[in-house]
Amino acid sequence: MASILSFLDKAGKSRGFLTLYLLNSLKEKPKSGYDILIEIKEKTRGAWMPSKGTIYPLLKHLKKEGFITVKTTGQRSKSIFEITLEGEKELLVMSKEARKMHGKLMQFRDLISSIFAEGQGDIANLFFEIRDLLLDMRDSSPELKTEKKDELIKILERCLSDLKRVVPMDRLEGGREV
Amino acid sequence: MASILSFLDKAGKSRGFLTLYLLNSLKEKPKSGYDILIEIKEKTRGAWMPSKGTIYPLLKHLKKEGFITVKTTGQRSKSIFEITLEGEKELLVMSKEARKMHGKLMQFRDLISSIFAEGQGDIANLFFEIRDLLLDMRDSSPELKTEKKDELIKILERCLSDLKRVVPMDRLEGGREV
DNA sequence: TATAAACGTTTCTATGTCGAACCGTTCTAT
DNA sequence: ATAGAACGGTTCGACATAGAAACGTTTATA
Repeated sequence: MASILSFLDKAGKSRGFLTLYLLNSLKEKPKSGYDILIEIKEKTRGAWMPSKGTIYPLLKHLKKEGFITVKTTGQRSKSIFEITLEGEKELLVMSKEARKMHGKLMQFRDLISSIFAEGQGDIANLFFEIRDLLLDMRDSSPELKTEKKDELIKILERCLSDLKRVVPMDRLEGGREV
Repeated sequence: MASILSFLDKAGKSRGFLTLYLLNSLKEKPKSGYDILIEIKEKTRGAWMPSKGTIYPLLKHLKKEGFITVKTTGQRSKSIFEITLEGEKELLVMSKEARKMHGKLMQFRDLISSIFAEGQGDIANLFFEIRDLLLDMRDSSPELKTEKKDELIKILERCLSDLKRVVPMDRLEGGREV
Protein backbone atom coordinates (compact mmCIF):
# COMPACT_ATOMS: atom_id res chain seq x y z
CA MET A 1 0.00 0.00 0.00
CA ALA A 2 0.90 3.54 0.64
CA SER A 3 3.67 2.43 2.94
CA ILE A 4 4.86 0.11 0.26
CA LEU A 5 4.44 2.36 -2.73
CA SER A 6 5.28 5.66 -1.16
CA PHE A 7 8.44 7.02 0.38
CA LEU A 8 10.14 10.11 1.77
CA ASP A 9 12.44 12.12 -0.48
CA LYS A 10 15.68 13.65 0.76
CA ALA A 11 13.80 16.75 1.86
CA GLY A 12 11.44 14.59 3.92
CA LYS A 13 8.51 15.10 1.57
CA SER A 14 6.20 12.16 1.01
CA ARG A 15 6.18 10.92 -2.58
CA GLY A 16 4.10 8.33 -4.33
CA PHE A 17 5.11 5.79 -6.90
CA LEU A 18 3.62 7.86 -9.68
CA THR A 19 6.10 10.67 -9.08
CA LEU A 20 8.92 8.23 -9.46
CA TYR A 21 7.40 6.77 -12.57
CA LEU A 22 6.74 10.15 -14.14
CA LEU A 23 10.32 11.34 -13.76
CA ASN A 24 11.68 8.03 -14.97
CA SER A 25 9.44 7.99 -17.99
CA LEU A 26 10.15 11.60 -18.91
CA LYS A 27 13.85 11.03 -18.62
CA GLU A 28 13.58 8.51 -21.38
CA LYS A 29 11.65 10.82 -23.67
CA PRO A 30 9.47 13.94 -23.39
CA LYS A 31 5.77 13.10 -23.27
CA SER A 32 2.34 14.46 -22.48
CA GLY A 33 0.35 13.43 -19.46
CA TYR A 34 -1.98 11.52 -21.67
CA ASP A 35 0.90 9.67 -23.29
CA ILE A 36 2.05 8.44 -19.89
CA LEU A 37 -1.46 7.42 -18.94
CA ILE A 38 -1.65 5.20 -21.99
CA GLU A 39 1.90 3.99 -21.57
CA ILE A 40 1.15 2.73 -18.08
CA LYS A 41 -2.10 1.16 -19.14
CA GLU A 42 -0.37 -0.74 -21.89
CA LYS A 43 2.67 -1.73 -19.88
CA THR A 44 0.46 -3.21 -17.18
CA ARG A 45 -1.92 -4.78 -19.66
CA GLY A 46 -4.73 -2.73 -18.27
CA ALA A 47 -4.09 -3.64 -14.66
CA TRP A 48 -3.42 -0.05 -13.74
CA MET A 49 -4.20 3.28 -15.29
CA PRO A 50 -3.63 6.23 -12.99
CA SER A 51 -6.58 8.52 -12.53
CA LYS A 52 -6.48 11.72 -14.55
CA GLY A 53 -7.30 13.45 -11.32
CA THR A 54 -3.99 12.22 -10.00
CA ILE A 55 -1.61 12.51 -12.89
CA TYR A 56 -2.41 15.98 -14.19
CA PRO A 57 -2.21 17.82 -10.88
CA LEU A 58 0.94 15.88 -10.09
CA LEU A 59 2.59 16.98 -13.33
CA LYS A 60 1.68 20.55 -12.52
CA HIS A 61 3.19 20.19 -9.11
CA LEU A 62 6.41 18.69 -10.38
CA LYS A 63 6.66 21.53 -12.84
CA LYS A 64 6.25 24.03 -10.04
CA GLU A 65 9.00 22.24 -8.15
CA GLY A 66 11.27 22.59 -11.15
CA PHE A 67 11.70 18.89 -11.86
CA ILE A 68 10.01 19.08 -15.22
CA THR A 69 9.17 21.79 -17.76
CA VAL A 70 6.76 22.13 -20.63
CA LYS A 71 8.77 21.62 -23.75
CA THR A 72 6.17 22.65 -26.27
CA THR A 73 2.51 23.13 -26.31
CA GLY A 74 1.90 20.99 -29.33
CA GLN A 75 -1.17 20.23 -31.32
CA ARG A 76 -4.49 19.70 -29.73
CA SER A 77 -3.31 22.03 -26.97
CA LYS A 78 -1.32 19.22 -25.42
CA SER A 79 1.59 19.92 -23.12
CA ILE A 80 4.74 17.96 -23.72
CA PHE A 81 6.69 17.62 -20.50
CA GLU A 82 10.44 17.29 -20.31
CA ILE A 83 12.62 16.44 -17.34
CA THR A 84 15.01 19.12 -16.09
CA LEU A 85 18.52 18.70 -14.80
CA GLU A 86 17.27 19.06 -11.28
CA GLY A 87 14.62 16.50 -12.02
CA GLU A 88 17.24 14.04 -13.14
CA LYS A 89 19.21 14.61 -9.98
CA GLU A 90 16.12 13.99 -7.91
CA LEU A 91 15.30 10.88 -9.91
CA LEU A 92 18.72 9.47 -9.26
CA VAL A 93 18.06 9.55 -5.54
CA MET A 94 14.46 8.43 -5.79
CA SER A 95 15.10 5.50 -8.04
CA LYS A 96 16.87 3.74 -5.21
CA GLU A 97 13.43 3.56 -3.68
CA ALA A 98 12.18 1.51 -6.59
CA ARG A 99 14.33 -1.36 -5.45
CA LYS A 100 12.96 -1.22 -1.95
CA MET A 101 9.43 -1.02 -3.27
CA HIS A 102 10.02 -4.04 -5.36
CA GLY A 103 11.21 -6.07 -2.40
CA LYS A 104 8.32 -4.96 -0.28
CA LEU A 105 5.87 -5.70 -3.04
CA MET A 106 7.12 -9.24 -3.25
CA GLN A 107 6.53 -9.77 0.45
CA PHE A 108 3.12 -8.29 0.05
CA ARG A 109 2.46 -10.69 -2.71
CA ASP A 110 2.97 -13.64 -0.41
CA LEU A 111 0.41 -12.16 1.92
CA ILE A 112 -2.13 -11.93 -0.86
CA SER A 113 -1.56 -15.33 -2.29
CA SER A 114 -1.76 -16.87 1.16
CA ILE A 115 -5.43 -15.90 1.07
CA PHE A 116 -6.20 -18.09 -1.88
CA ALA A 117 -3.47 -20.58 -1.15
CA GLU A 118 -4.88 -23.63 0.65
CA GLY A 119 -3.19 -26.87 -0.06
CA GLN A 120 -0.42 -27.40 -2.58
CA GLY A 121 1.53 -27.90 0.61
CA ASP A 122 4.64 -29.75 -0.43
CA ILE A 123 5.45 -27.60 -3.39
CA ALA A 124 4.78 -24.38 -1.54
CA ASN A 125 6.91 -25.51 1.36
CA LEU A 126 9.83 -26.38 -0.82
CA PHE A 127 9.53 -23.10 -2.56
CA PHE A 128 9.51 -21.21 0.71
CA GLU A 129 12.56 -23.06 1.86
CA ILE A 130 14.39 -21.97 -1.23
CA ARG A 131 13.23 -18.47 -0.73
CA ASP A 132 14.30 -18.37 2.88
CA LEU A 133 17.69 -19.68 2.04
CA LEU A 134 18.25 -17.05 -0.63
CA LEU A 135 16.94 -14.29 1.59
CA ASP A 136 19.07 -15.30 4.52
CA MET A 137 22.06 -15.35 2.29
CA ARG A 138 21.39 -11.92 0.92
CA ASP A 139 20.89 -10.54 4.39
CA SER A 140 24.01 -12.01 5.87
CA SER A 141 26.39 -11.54 2.98
CA PRO A 142 25.31 -8.79 0.63
CA GLU A 143 28.64 -8.91 -1.15
CA LEU A 144 28.85 -12.24 -2.83
CA LYS A 145 31.87 -13.62 -4.59
CA THR A 146 31.30 -13.69 -8.33
CA GLU A 147 32.32 -17.26 -8.48
CA LYS A 148 29.79 -18.33 -5.89
CA LYS A 149 27.16 -16.14 -7.47
CA ASP A 150 27.67 -17.84 -10.80
CA GLU A 151 27.18 -21.18 -9.18
CA LEU A 152 23.92 -20.09 -7.62
CA ILE A 153 22.73 -18.70 -10.91
CA LYS A 154 23.53 -21.94 -12.64
CA ILE A 155 21.55 -23.92 -10.08
CA LEU A 156 18.55 -21.67 -10.36
CA GLU A 157 18.66 -21.61 -14.13
CA ARG A 158 18.67 -25.33 -14.18
CA CYS A 159 15.78 -25.50 -11.80
CA LEU A 160 13.84 -23.08 -13.93
CA SER A 161 14.41 -24.90 -17.15
CA ASP A 162 13.52 -28.20 -15.51
CA LEU A 163 10.29 -26.73 -14.28
CA LYS A 164 9.47 -25.30 -17.68
CA ARG A 165 9.92 -28.71 -19.17
CA VAL A 166 7.40 -30.23 -16.79
CA VAL A 167 4.84 -27.47 -16.69
CA PRO A 168 2.34 -27.63 -19.52
CA MET A 169 2.54 -24.57 -21.70
CA ASP A 170 -1.15 -24.47 -22.54
CA ARG A 171 -1.44 -21.74 -19.98
CA LEU A 172 -0.20 -19.11 -22.31
CA GLU A 173 -3.06 -16.72 -22.88
CA GLY A 174 -3.03 -13.56 -20.86
CA GLY A 175 0.39 -13.14 -22.38
CA ARG A 176 3.61 -13.50 -20.53
CA GLU A 177 6.64 -11.38 -21.45
CA VAL A 178 7.54 -7.92 -20.22
CA MET B 1 -2.21 1.42 -5.86
CA ALA B 2 -5.61 1.80 -4.42
CA SER B 3 -7.07 0.58 -7.67
CA ILE B 4 -4.88 -2.46 -7.34
CA LEU B 5 -5.38 -3.22 -3.68
CA SER B 6 -8.93 -2.10 -3.21
CA PHE B 7 -12.17 -3.33 -4.64
CA LEU B 8 -15.95 -3.01 -4.46
CA ASP B 9 -17.91 -5.53 -2.42
CA LYS B 10 -21.23 -6.94 -3.54
CA ALA B 11 -23.02 -4.00 -1.95
CA GLY B 12 -20.83 -1.61 -3.90
CA LYS B 13 -18.87 -0.50 -0.88
CA SER B 14 -15.17 0.19 -1.37
CA ARG B 15 -12.94 -2.17 0.59
CA GLY B 16 -9.22 -2.28 1.12
CA PHE B 17 -6.90 -5.21 1.23
CA LEU B 18 -6.71 -5.05 4.99
CA THR B 19 -10.40 -5.86 5.32
CA LEU B 20 -9.88 -8.95 3.26
CA TYR B 21 -6.83 -9.92 5.25
CA LEU B 22 -8.55 -9.38 8.58
CA LEU B 23 -11.48 -11.61 7.76
CA ASN B 24 -9.23 -14.27 6.31
CA SER B 25 -6.95 -14.24 9.31
CA LEU B 26 -9.78 -14.34 11.82
CA LYS B 27 -11.38 -17.19 10.00
CA GLU B 28 -8.32 -19.24 10.71
CA LYS B 29 -8.28 -18.40 14.40
CA PRO B 30 -9.64 -15.69 16.73
CA LYS B 31 -7.08 -12.97 17.41
CA SER B 32 -6.59 -9.50 18.77
CA GLY B 33 -5.80 -6.50 16.60
CA TYR B 34 -2.31 -6.49 17.94
CA ASP B 35 -1.85 -10.15 17.10
CA ILE B 36 -2.71 -9.45 13.49
CA LEU B 37 -0.39 -6.48 13.40
CA ILE B 38 2.51 -8.66 14.46
CA GLU B 39 1.40 -11.51 12.23
CA ILE B 40 1.54 -9.29 9.17
CA LYS B 41 4.86 -7.80 10.16
CA GLU B 42 6.38 -11.23 10.52
CA LYS B 43 4.81 -12.71 7.43
CA THR B 44 6.18 -9.87 5.34
CA ARG B 45 9.53 -9.85 7.10
CA GLY B 46 8.95 -6.32 8.20
CA ALA B 47 8.02 -5.02 4.77
CA TRP B 48 4.56 -4.03 5.93
CA MET B 49 2.94 -3.40 9.24
CA PRO B 50 -0.45 -1.73 9.02
CA SER B 51 -0.84 1.45 10.98
CA LYS B 52 -2.61 1.08 14.31
CA GLY B 53 -4.66 4.03 13.21
CA THR B 54 -5.92 1.90 10.36
CA ILE B 55 -6.41 -1.52 11.84
CA TYR B 56 -8.21 -0.71 15.08
CA PRO B 57 -10.89 1.53 13.61
CA LEU B 58 -11.33 -1.00 10.83
CA LEU B 59 -11.91 -3.82 13.32
CA LYS B 60 -14.46 -1.69 15.06
CA HIS B 61 -16.19 -1.02 11.81
CA LEU B 62 -16.28 -4.65 10.79
CA LYS B 63 -17.74 -5.47 14.17
CA LYS B 64 -20.43 -2.86 13.66
CA GLU B 65 -21.18 -4.43 10.29
CA GLY B 66 -21.58 -7.79 11.97
CA PHE B 67 -18.71 -9.56 10.22
CA ILE B 68 -16.77 -10.09 13.42
CA THR B 69 -17.52 -10.13 17.13
CA VAL B 70 -15.52 -9.79 20.30
CA LYS B 71 -15.09 -13.28 21.63
CA THR B 72 -13.60 -12.42 24.97
CA THR B 73 -11.99 -9.45 26.52
CA GLY B 74 -8.97 -11.30 27.74
CA GLN B 75 -6.06 -10.29 29.85
CA ARG B 76 -4.42 -6.95 29.47
CA SER B 77 -7.80 -5.63 28.38
CA LYS B 78 -7.28 -7.06 24.94
CA SER B 79 -10.17 -7.80 22.64
CA ILE B 80 -10.12 -11.12 20.88
CA PHE B 81 -12.04 -10.91 17.64
CA GLU B 82 -13.83 -13.78 16.03
CA ILE B 83 -15.37 -14.04 12.59
CA THR B 84 -19.14 -14.46 12.39
CA LEU B 85 -21.11 -16.57 9.99
CA GLU B 86 -22.00 -13.52 8.03
CA GLY B 87 -18.35 -12.57 7.99
CA GLU B 88 -17.44 -15.93 6.52
CA LYS B 89 -20.04 -15.52 3.85
CA GLU B 90 -18.69 -12.10 2.98
CA LEU B 91 -15.14 -13.43 2.95
CA LEU B 92 -16.08 -16.12 0.51
CA VAL B 93 -17.11 -13.49 -1.99
CA MET B 94 -14.28 -11.13 -1.24
CA SER B 95 -11.54 -13.68 -1.46
CA LYS B 96 -12.12 -13.96 -5.16
CA GLU B 97 -10.71 -10.46 -5.27
CA ALA B 98 -7.42 -11.68 -3.86
CA ARG B 99 -6.73 -13.50 -7.08
CA LYS B 100 -7.38 -10.42 -9.15
CA MET B 101 -5.20 -8.33 -6.88
CA HIS B 102 -2.46 -10.82 -7.26
CA GLY B 103 -2.53 -10.59 -11.01
CA LYS B 104 -2.59 -6.82 -10.97
CA LEU B 105 0.22 -6.69 -8.49
CA MET B 106 2.39 -8.74 -10.79
CA GLN B 107 1.83 -6.31 -13.63
CA PHE B 108 2.65 -3.52 -11.29
CA ARG B 109 5.83 -5.29 -10.34
CA ASP B 110 7.05 -5.15 -13.91
CA LEU B 111 6.45 -1.45 -13.94
CA ILE B 112 8.56 -0.97 -10.84
CA SER B 113 11.39 -3.18 -11.89
CA SER B 114 11.54 -1.43 -15.24
CA ILE B 115 12.74 1.60 -13.31
CA PHE B 116 15.83 -0.09 -12.07
CA ALA B 117 16.15 -2.05 -15.28
CA GLU B 118 18.57 -4.74 -14.18
CA GLY B 119 20.01 -7.18 -16.62
CA GLN B 120 18.67 -10.70 -16.73
CA GLY B 121 20.45 -13.54 -15.01
CA ASP B 122 20.41 -11.84 -11.68
CA ILE B 123 19.73 -14.16 -8.78
CA ALA B 124 16.66 -12.29 -7.68
CA ASN B 125 15.23 -12.32 -11.18
CA LEU B 126 15.73 -16.01 -11.57
CA PHE B 127 14.09 -16.59 -8.27
CA PHE B 128 11.11 -14.50 -9.26
CA GLU B 129 10.82 -16.34 -12.51
CA ILE B 130 10.63 -19.61 -10.66
CA ARG B 131 8.06 -18.26 -8.32
CA ASP B 132 5.97 -16.81 -11.12
CA LEU B 133 5.98 -20.07 -12.91
CA LEU B 134 4.88 -22.01 -9.85
CA LEU B 135 2.17 -19.52 -9.01
CA ASP B 136 0.87 -19.34 -12.53
CA MET B 137 0.64 -23.05 -12.54
CA ARG B 138 -1.24 -23.13 -9.30
CA ASP B 139 -3.62 -20.49 -10.59
CA SER B 140 -4.35 -22.17 -13.85
CA SER B 141 -4.47 -25.80 -12.78
CA PRO B 142 -5.33 -26.15 -9.10
CA GLU B 143 -5.80 -29.88 -9.53
CA LEU B 144 -2.43 -31.27 -10.35
CA LYS B 145 -1.74 -34.84 -11.34
CA THR B 146 0.21 -36.61 -8.63
CA GLU B 147 2.72 -37.80 -11.12
CA LYS B 148 3.45 -34.29 -12.34
CA LYS B 149 3.47 -33.03 -8.80
CA ASP B 150 6.10 -35.55 -7.84
CA GLU B 151 8.26 -34.40 -10.67
CA LEU B 152 8.03 -30.80 -9.56
CA ILE B 153 8.88 -31.76 -6.02
CA LYS B 154 11.91 -33.67 -7.19
CA ILE B 155 13.15 -30.68 -9.16
CA LEU B 156 12.70 -28.31 -6.27
CA GLU B 157 14.31 -30.69 -3.81
CA ARG B 158 17.29 -30.97 -6.01
CA CYS B 159 17.54 -27.22 -6.40
CA LEU B 160 17.36 -26.80 -2.65
CA SER B 161 20.03 -29.33 -1.88
CA ASP B 162 22.28 -27.85 -4.56
CA LEU B 163 21.86 -24.44 -3.03
CA LYS B 164 22.61 -25.73 0.43
CA ARG B 165 25.79 -27.24 -0.85
CA VAL B 166 26.97 -23.91 -2.23
CA VAL B 167 25.76 -21.61 0.50
CA PRO B 168 28.08 -21.52 3.48
CA MET B 169 26.36 -22.46 6.69
CA ASP B 170 28.27 -19.96 8.78
CA ARG B 171 25.39 -17.60 8.15
CA LEU B 172 24.01 -17.85 11.63
CA GLU B 173 20.67 -16.31 12.40
CA GLY B 174 20.47 -12.72 13.40
CA GLY B 175 18.45 -9.68 12.55
CA ARG B 176 15.69 -10.18 10.17
CA GLU B 177 13.71 -7.08 9.33
CA VAL B 178 14.30 -4.61 6.55
C1' DT C 1 11.71 -0.41 44.06
C1' DA C 2 12.21 2.10 39.90
C1' DT C 3 12.34 1.98 35.16
C1' DA C 4 12.05 0.63 30.71
C1' DA C 5 10.20 -2.30 27.23
C1' DA C 6 6.56 -4.71 25.17
C1' DC C 7 1.63 -5.11 24.90
C1' DG C 8 -2.83 -3.14 23.47
C1' DT C 9 -5.82 0.57 22.06
C1' DT C 10 -7.77 5.32 20.84
C1' DT C 11 -8.01 9.50 18.30
C1' DC C 12 -6.60 12.88 15.03
C1' DT C 13 -4.60 14.73 10.99
C1' DA C 14 -2.16 14.09 6.56
C1' DT C 15 -1.58 12.19 1.95
C1' DG C 16 -1.55 9.57 -2.49
C1' DT C 17 -4.74 8.00 -5.37
C1' DC C 18 -9.46 7.34 -7.20
C1' DG C 19 -13.54 8.35 -9.75
C1' DA C 20 -16.85 11.12 -11.68
C1' DA C 21 -18.36 15.34 -13.83
C1' DC C 22 -17.25 18.57 -16.99
C1' DC C 23 -14.99 21.04 -20.92
C1' DG C 24 -12.82 21.68 -25.48
C1' DT C 25 -10.35 19.57 -29.70
C1' DT C 26 -9.44 16.40 -33.41
C1' DC C 27 -10.34 12.29 -35.95
C1' DT C 28 -13.35 8.90 -38.24
C1' DA C 29 -17.29 6.58 -39.89
C1' DT C 30 -21.80 6.96 -41.55
C1' DA D 1 -22.55 17.22 -42.59
C1' DT D 2 -23.01 15.11 -38.35
C1' DA D 3 -22.31 11.96 -34.54
C1' DG D 4 -19.50 9.68 -31.81
C1' DA D 5 -15.09 8.15 -30.29
C1' DA D 6 -10.51 9.18 -28.95
C1' DC D 7 -7.54 12.86 -27.40
C1' DG D 8 -6.19 16.13 -23.71
C1' DG D 9 -7.09 18.40 -19.52
C1' DT D 10 -9.37 20.56 -14.95
C1' DT D 11 -11.59 20.32 -10.58
C1' DC D 12 -13.42 18.31 -6.55
C1' DG D 13 -15.07 15.12 -3.19
C1' DA D 14 -14.21 10.42 -1.30
C1' DC D 15 -11.39 6.82 0.66
C1' DA D 16 -7.81 3.42 2.42
C1' DT D 17 -3.96 3.85 4.79
C1' DA D 18 -0.07 6.34 7.28
C1' DG D 19 1.85 8.33 11.13
C1' DA D 20 2.13 10.56 15.44
C1' DA D 21 0.56 11.51 20.08
C1' DA D 22 -1.32 9.88 23.99
C1' DC D 23 -2.60 6.46 27.53
C1' DG D 24 -3.18 2.26 30.42
C1' DT D 25 -1.36 -2.54 31.46
C1' DT D 26 1.89 -6.20 32.09
C1' DT D 27 6.59 -8.13 32.11
C1' DA D 28 11.48 -7.91 32.53
C1' DT D 29 15.45 -5.85 34.35
C1' DA D 30 18.71 -3.01 36.80
